Amino acid sequence: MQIEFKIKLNNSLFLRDPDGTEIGKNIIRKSIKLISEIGYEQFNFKKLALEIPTTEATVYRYFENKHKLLIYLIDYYWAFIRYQVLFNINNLKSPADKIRTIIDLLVWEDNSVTYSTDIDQKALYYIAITDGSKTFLSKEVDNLNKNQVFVPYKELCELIASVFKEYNPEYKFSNSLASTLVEASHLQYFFMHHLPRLCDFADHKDPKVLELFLENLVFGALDNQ
Amino acid sequence: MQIEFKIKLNNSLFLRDPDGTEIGKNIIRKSIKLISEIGYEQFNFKKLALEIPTTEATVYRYFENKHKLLIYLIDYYWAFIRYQVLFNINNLKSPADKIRTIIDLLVWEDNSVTYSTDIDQKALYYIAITDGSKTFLSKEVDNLNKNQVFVPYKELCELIASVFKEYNPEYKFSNSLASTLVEASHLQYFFMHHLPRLCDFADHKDPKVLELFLENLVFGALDNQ
DNA sequence: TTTTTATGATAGTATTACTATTGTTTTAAA
DNA sequence: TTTAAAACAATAGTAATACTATCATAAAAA
Repeated sequence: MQIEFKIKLNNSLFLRDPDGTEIGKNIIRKSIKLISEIGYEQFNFKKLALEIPTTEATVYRYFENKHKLLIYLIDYYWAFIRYQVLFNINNLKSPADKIRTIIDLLVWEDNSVTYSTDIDQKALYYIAITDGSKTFLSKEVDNLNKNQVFVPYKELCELIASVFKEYNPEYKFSNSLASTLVEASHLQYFFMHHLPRLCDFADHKDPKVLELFLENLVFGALDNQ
Repeated sequence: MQIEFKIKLNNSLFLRDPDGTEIGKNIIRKSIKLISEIGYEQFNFKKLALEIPTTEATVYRYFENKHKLLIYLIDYYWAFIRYQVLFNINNLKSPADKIRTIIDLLVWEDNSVTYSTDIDQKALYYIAITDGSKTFLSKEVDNLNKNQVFVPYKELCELIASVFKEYNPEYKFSNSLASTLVEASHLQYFFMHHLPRLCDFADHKDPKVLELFLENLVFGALDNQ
């Protein structure tokens, strides 16, 4: 089955909508490729233009700077995950099953379903892990936030928090637990591959064990109060 | 009571030991001041030299680049927190009390004990929150890790994990729970002040409520298995 | 068919992230 | 006490980054 998937992102992120033109789509596609290959710090618009290929000036007509482009990619990522969550918990009755499904979707496995977007989902997942938090961890955060650029992330967390509330209406920290779950799913995956002493999954590097940890964490918190 | 506190950090982080000279100590002091004021991205060695005051060239004789300097600061921070944890859980019998003490030390409160180092502890805490994860979230991570630069962070997590093991020897994810706790303590504090919809502490911005969340999270996980 | 818009090609600027050199001061060893 | 070594200031310079500006051309819309 091929599912069409379109997201409209906050237009304060770009000068020209990259989704409207072929060259714009290439900026997105190739920036995902390049950032996942060389890392966000080494990435710049000159290298991107070379890769597309186009000119640096053209890239600057779409995005003010590489930070805005990164936020665009990460927003897309969160919106996409949220879509998958909505789609997959839709027909589930039990909140516990919904939670397990959410955790399964948050952690990449090589048999993960990919959709017919022209975007390299796995590369984008790696960027989200390594660079996602850089979108907001800066002095710019309050200004960016005024422009609503973190809405996709918030909406995903809200959705997850609402499932937590469904599971246990008495639980007082649904939002914090949701953002902690989302962040931990990324960070523990990163640790599993790069800083194994900070986690307990180094031996087999099995995402399923990471999921077990997260399930224990979430249900432990929700059942504890 | 005034407690003297000295830490020797990994010498692959610097070219000349900043702890050995007055100008070196100023590099540390003033970089903490500057980074906490203008943010890591806007910070550079030219501005730092101006602040000290010294020349840019002199700063480069101590640190290769600003990323290494950041790691130095963050390593110092983790070593310092670990020292505080060791000191404060030393005379506690109950593992549960130790855990509550650890969580209390991880979350900044304005009545937090500060030590007679010449370092602005609160400014360093803010840098650790906003920039701490930038030390390892890059393509450089594996090379840096080979040089042992993340040891202070690992040692803190190991210490915390050992307390978890003491509390519940059956628990399988002590390391992951430790790193998740440490990261969540920072991130939820950041959300409390900048992205309130991602947490549940926005109303009163009370660190004590954040501590409650973390305690529930940790004991929930540890009691669940 | 004319006008608008997007892109390519090119050039240029300010800032960043360094490296190199040389003379002077401070510190340490002889 | 003298001498040598190390540290620092002052200055200059380079390569890369992060943009901005201009103008010609091609494609699309009116």
